[in-house]
Amino acid sequence: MRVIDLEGLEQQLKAHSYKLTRQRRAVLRVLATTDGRLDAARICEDARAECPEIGLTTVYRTLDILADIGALRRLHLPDGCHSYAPASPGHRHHLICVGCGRAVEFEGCDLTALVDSVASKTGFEVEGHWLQLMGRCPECQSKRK
Amino acid sequence: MRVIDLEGLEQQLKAHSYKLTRQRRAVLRVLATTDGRLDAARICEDARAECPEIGLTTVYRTLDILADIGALRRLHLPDGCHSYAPASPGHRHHLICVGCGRAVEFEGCDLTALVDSVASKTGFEVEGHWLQLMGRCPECQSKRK
DNA sequence: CCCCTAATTGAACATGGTTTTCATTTAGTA
DNA sequence: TACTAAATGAAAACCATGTTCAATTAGGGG
Ligand SMILES: [Mn+2]
Ligand SMILES: [Mn+2]
Ligand SMILES: [Zn+2]
Ligand SMILES: [Zn+2]
Repeated sequence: MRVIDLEGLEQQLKAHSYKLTRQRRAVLRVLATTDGRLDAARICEDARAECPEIGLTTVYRTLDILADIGALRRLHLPDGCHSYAPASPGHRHHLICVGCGRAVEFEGCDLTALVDSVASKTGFEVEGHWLQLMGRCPECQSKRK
Repeated sequence: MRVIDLEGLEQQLKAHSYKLTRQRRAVLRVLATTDGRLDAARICEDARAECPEIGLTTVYRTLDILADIGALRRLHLPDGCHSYAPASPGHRHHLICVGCGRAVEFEGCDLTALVDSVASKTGFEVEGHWLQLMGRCPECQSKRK
């Protein structure tokens, strides 16, 4: 299980002058110790291990804040729902395992050629992009045989 | 306004042995004559011009079918909602105007280098990808000044 | 260390998009 | 034209997410 920098996350919250509540700590810990994508309901459920009285409302509010300050990336699932994965700073995307939901970040998407070509063909000004790779993680590959 | 091949769409439905109902015809006509993305409610509203008794339920069912047979692409908006745009056969993606919602298709995404690099770094087997460009269409660019 | 207050919280309720149910209608075939 | 499986629509259910508001609490100032 990957463990990302829990203290770093807490510092980020403080740096943006958000209070460090038990509820937020619990959510942070869940995010810091997962190696998959999680949806809000699952995060809430897991967070209750540390903070039993936390409500879904607070989970959503915390996720919003974390996405705002860039500590979290919202992933878009084919069915339209969201899940969340911790995000390193900078421009990254996620590769998601269709078997188990594990999500890993990658960087180095170079779409400039594609973007330039599309822009000149369509007259659009391209402002951003949205990219996700779907695949199968090593564990899920071996399970298959 | 772009007009895509209405008869072709009807043939596709028949080829998959779906019945050609007045409701489905109405939805097809709406899709065939739009130049933007449309959400289900809007499609229903427009379809009532030709088939006043059509219900939202049927619109959703028809959209599902069309997405299944590849005649339609489901677009995912940043807020989590869906809209739909006609899809040419083959591997394409959409470029969406964040101003007015107009959507245009493009092809020729070449992600092989990126995919190979990510696959070898992570051990994942990459099975597919999901790409959308966001930008501003020519009309919306001039409106801005 | 304790106050104070603005920030935060959670239960209940509201919302909006989508799906399910089920009795009725209809397209396409024989 | 008669038949039947497929398709339909109104209503209700569902589910993720947002809003409200009275009660609680984190954390800076005294
Ligand atoms: Mn990128
Ligand atoms: Mn592609
Ligand atoms: Zn996996
Ligand atoms: Zn536009």
